[in-house]
Amino acid sequence: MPKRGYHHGNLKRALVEAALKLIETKGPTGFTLSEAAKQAGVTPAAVYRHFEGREDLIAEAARQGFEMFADLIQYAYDKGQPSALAAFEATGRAYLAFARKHPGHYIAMFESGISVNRTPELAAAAARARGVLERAAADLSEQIPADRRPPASLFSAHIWAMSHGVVELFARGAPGTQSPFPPEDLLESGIGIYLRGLGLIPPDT
Amino acid sequence: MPKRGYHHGNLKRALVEAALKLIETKGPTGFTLSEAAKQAGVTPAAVYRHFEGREDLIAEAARQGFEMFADLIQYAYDKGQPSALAAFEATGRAYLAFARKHPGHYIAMFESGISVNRTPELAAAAARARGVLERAAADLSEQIPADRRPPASLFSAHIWAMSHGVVELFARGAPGTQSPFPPEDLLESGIGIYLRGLGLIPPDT
DNA sequence: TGTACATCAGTGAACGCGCGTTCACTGATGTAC
DNA sequence: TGTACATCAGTGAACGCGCGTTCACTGATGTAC
Repeated sequence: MPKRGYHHGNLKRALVEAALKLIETKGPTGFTLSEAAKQAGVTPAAVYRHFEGREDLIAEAARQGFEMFADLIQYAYDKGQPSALAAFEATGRAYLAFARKHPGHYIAMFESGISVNRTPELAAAAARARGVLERAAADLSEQIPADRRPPASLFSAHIWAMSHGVVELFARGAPGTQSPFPPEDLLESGIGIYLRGLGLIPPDT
Repeated sequence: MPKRGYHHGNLKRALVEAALKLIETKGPTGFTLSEAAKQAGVTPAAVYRHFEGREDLIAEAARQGFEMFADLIQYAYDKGQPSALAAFEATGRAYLAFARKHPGHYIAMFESGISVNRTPELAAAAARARGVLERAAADLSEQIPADRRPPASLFSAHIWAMSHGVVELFARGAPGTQSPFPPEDLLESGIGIYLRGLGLIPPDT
């Protein structure tokens, strides 16, 4: 990354990237505006040309995360079609893959303590992500007889909760709970059992 | 809480309590040793008579959390006996109740970023908690034919992940994801479907 | 019961640090004519 | 093409702040005789 004189060129992007790296390595606590500026080769004051402050920078990182997340989930779901079941399982794998490949984003989104309602843009991105998950759940649950079909939002909340739990507890070193199983297997088997419980997978497979 | 002169009486306890309240209200980031000391009516330096430093204080809070947690889970499990199923469901409810009633402890345990291996005492307490959960899973899974029975540690990891996910995503205001369902119902229905998937609950109930 | 002394549990001042933020500034770039 | 000027995107110095931690100290308590 060649420094090119007085003007940086694309400082905003560089700052978000630096923030993501810092959040990833030091946690949301360890992230400081000053260090992000330093890593981008710039004075802390320069940050204020592009962001309102520290929190705003984190919010932007989270926003980008939700956008990527929604895109990835959507893509995985589409690719798994026309089988709703296969599509759904691809979605689950995509969830974990995202958390793994973009830990900075994931932490900014879920662990940084910033409210999703901090900015309209962030709220919109988060809502879109939730929407994609819910639609996947709704599609799949149509295969359940209507009288025994749980609400799609309940269904997707279950899956989301399990996915997030696996990420937090077993995909990071977090509580020293080094997993006895690879997180991917853990999540896949968990979702499999759950879907069987819904009657979406034959019981004796 | 009457201040009684030069000596505090039970400063260690008071500091942990202050820390818990601060962690609960301001998050693990917002917690500072200095303010905990202030809330306990004491100079920051006094903290060092009882703890090695800031991190050590958080670790002690987490340790107490794991001890309480293990006790509560164990108690709920015992109380649900002799029906392994009822006992297991009581355990799930106890999980959520703990997170709800002791948010400071819960955060210190899972969100403060301190390693469970920081001190032997903390590691032991965490291991005990995990052990209790695993035993509950093992007991219950004995009702599954041996050839289709998943390892107890896998089983309990699934339940733990879903419970933790529900707490993080829906039981707190965290990602603005205000839940469409009460967390208790969400978790109970999720575990219900999962157990059905394992064949532990008849499919058409 | 009284006294000397050791130990314990606090104080308070001081430290160096890095933080987020502000401000007046200036160098670089773009545009109108 | 050249020049004047507005705008943009950075600097760098300064700020006040609260932090965690250390240190020599001292008041309170407990114990031995």
